[in-house]
Amino acid sequence: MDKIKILVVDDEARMRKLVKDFLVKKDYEVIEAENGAQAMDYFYNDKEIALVILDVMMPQMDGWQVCKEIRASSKVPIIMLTARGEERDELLGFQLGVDEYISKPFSPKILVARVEAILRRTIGDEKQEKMEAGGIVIDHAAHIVSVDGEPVELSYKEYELLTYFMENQGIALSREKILNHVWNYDYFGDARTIDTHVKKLRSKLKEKGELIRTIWGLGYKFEV
Amino acid sequence: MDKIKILVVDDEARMRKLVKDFLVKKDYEVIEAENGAQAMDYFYNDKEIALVILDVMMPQMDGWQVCKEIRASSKVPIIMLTARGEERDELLGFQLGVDEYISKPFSPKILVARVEAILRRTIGDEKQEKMEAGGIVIDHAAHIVSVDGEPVELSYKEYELLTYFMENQGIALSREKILNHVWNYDYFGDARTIDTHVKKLRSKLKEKGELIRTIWGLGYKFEV
DNA sequence: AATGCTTTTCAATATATTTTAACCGATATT
DNA sequence: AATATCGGTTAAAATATATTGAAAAGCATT
Repeated sequence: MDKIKILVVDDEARMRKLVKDFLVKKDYEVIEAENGAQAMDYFYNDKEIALVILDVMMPQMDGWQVCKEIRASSKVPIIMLTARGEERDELLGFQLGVDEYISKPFSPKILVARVEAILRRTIGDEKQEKMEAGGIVIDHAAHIVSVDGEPVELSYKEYELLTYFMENQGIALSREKILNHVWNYDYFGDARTIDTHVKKLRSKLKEKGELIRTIWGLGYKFEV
Repeated sequence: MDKIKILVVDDEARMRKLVKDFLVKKDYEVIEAENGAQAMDYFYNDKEIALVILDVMMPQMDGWQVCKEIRASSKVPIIMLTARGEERDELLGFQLGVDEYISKPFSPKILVARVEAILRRTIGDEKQEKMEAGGIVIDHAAHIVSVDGEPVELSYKEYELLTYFMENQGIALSREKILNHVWNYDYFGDARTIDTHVKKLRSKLKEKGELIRTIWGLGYKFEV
């Protein structure tokens, strides 16, 4: 099993090193970024980041902004490093979906305890490398889908949609839920869009398309 | 819908009132306890407490101990009120499964923001995934109803109606009440509509349809 | 700018569900 | 026992929802 990756974003190299040292000792893999842009860069290129530790006070793009950008596309847990817990900041943070705060100066024990607490909460959400159900195989590493051994070409959205279905086997999914997960949270387009994608997906999956069931008045469900 | 219940445990009446006032303003129901024993008492007698706010510093049984006792039987979220964030305390707290800290003095905004953040995280876990009564099982996640193990196909309204019946076992439900809950509150259609749905539901449930009893001059009642 | 691809929107059609209305039988009241 | 009220049943009408195909919009590549 690979090490769990944690992204640390802080403009001060000293602080990054401090955090990194504690975490590395606990056998995490730490990726450093010294500003928001770099952080977003790492974040987009490495989908496997399990946790982000973010300094609030940074030049140019501050922690809130980075947080906001990350939240636009991901629910990865975020810990904020603050100099002094100001009321305004905390409130804003909770609205942005910050999971935890640590105020500087902090002790190594607190840092590690909080990181582990959060990871304990979110672990299990981790993606499997391969998924299989009813003859449909998704290989996330290779980004390939096959039905009964035959490879199937799917578009980006179709792939994401199928993944979401298979992650939630046997669970009834409303259109709203699907929109929120497969599309961005701020997407407010037509829910009928889903129908179209389901239709295409079904036709590409051939007979196996029937595994995507319609739940009248609610949405869809994937079931073997 | 009932209000969400929050248990506030603090030996100082002034502090309890302060917290209560803010929360009541936000439409929560607040239950006060002035010591650990009383808290546990309330806790055992009222299974519907959604969140506990706990002062660390209390005579006799301190917050940590109360926390420990609660954790022995429940995973209800706990917020700790601390005088000054000491390292030792925080670490201990995370091990005990404390969800959040608020250090005194705190602002109302922070209190409310954290309460709402936590409830947002944990709510939804609360609603029952499965319901059972007299051999009828409703699996809300899968949106499946089965009678004695045999799956039964229900339409949207039939499903809702059955859910409402099973949520209110043994309680006589007037047609008006059913209309208000299963249909929209502003729906003013024919009450015969219900009869029709009940009829279909009964026939689909086969012998178990008898569990939906007619109460002449009043409405219906679901009873095992 | 043109191309080819994916995604989204739209509108017509098909399908399923819900409601209504009419009738009949059951129950309570007088 | 007569009568008025209420509940059950049924089928047809009305409504809501899903599917489909095609067209439009968006996007990246050339």
